[in-house]
Amino acid sequence: MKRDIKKEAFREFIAREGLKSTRQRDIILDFFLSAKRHMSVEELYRGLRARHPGIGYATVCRTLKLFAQSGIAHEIHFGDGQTRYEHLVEGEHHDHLVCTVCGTIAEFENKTIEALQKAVADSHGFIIRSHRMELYGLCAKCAK
Amino acid sequence: MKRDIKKEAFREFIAREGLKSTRQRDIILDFFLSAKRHMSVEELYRGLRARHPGIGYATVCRTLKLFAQSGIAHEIHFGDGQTRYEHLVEGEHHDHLVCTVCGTIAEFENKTIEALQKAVADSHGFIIRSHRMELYGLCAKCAK
DNA sequence: TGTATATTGATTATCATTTTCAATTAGGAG
DNA sequence: CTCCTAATTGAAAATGATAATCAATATACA
Repeated sequence: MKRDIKKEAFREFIAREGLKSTRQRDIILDFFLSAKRHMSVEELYRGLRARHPGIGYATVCRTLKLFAQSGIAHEIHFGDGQTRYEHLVEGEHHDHLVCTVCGTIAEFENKTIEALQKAVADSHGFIIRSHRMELYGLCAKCAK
Repeated sequence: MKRDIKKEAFREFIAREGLKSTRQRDIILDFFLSAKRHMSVEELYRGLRARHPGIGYATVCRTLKLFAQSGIAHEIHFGDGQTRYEHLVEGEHHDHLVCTVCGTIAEFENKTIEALQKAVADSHGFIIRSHRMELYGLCAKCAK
């Protein structure tokens, strides 16, 4: 199960970096992996507080940063001043369709576009390390 | 000349919205249009202060927002916590190659990718209003 | 079990903007 | 040209999200 693979990956990261496994990190990781894909720090914090009132905002921020460092999650910024985190599925990359009306975020992947990005980069002598692509507009529901 | 077209467009916007034309707005617009394409608020402010010490940071921020509203400029966020503005060339869209080492930003445009984006959106029943695409990595210089 | 070190939560700081507000300025009416 | 009202300005304070600080606490290895 993917969830366990990520837990394992994070455990390895913790060990590799000489960090410690803590109750809070376990709780946050569990909640993060069971929640919807794109969560802002604020949403995560609120959700966690419901069951675990003792957890501090700073700890949530720090732990999410660790998830990103460990490779099991990814930071995303949609330009609204909120940092969001999404859990990554092993080496897979996807892009986003962001509805500007209801805020819904859909994902997509397109190998042809990625090949073209590579071609564009090559023509500039540029080496791609990562990319982001977001299409903003109206989702099917809001377009009606 | 493009610069004058934008000045004219901003003048019209000012009139249409019942706003006023001021010395500061003229100075900021001139500097903005003559500066390089992607400027952070901070860079703009510093550059302006060199010649016009009286201009306040708040005024620069406010005026740049007006440029964006009027359509002659566009806000961009690269996820580093700095808002950047670029002047738009009439309806033209372009994407960015961002060097994560030296910070250089190159532009590109690719009609094929845009057509594919449209196709992806269509398949989701999504209507695109705008998009952003950024490729992060090493520019030709830094890759050596 | 002891102990050095990482982690935590609360609080404070930071950083880039935004807002506030009194003083100033623009620009239409007269 | 002069008044007058509303928009604008600059300085300072406020905001909002995240990051750093620090004393208290928890973890993991010897």
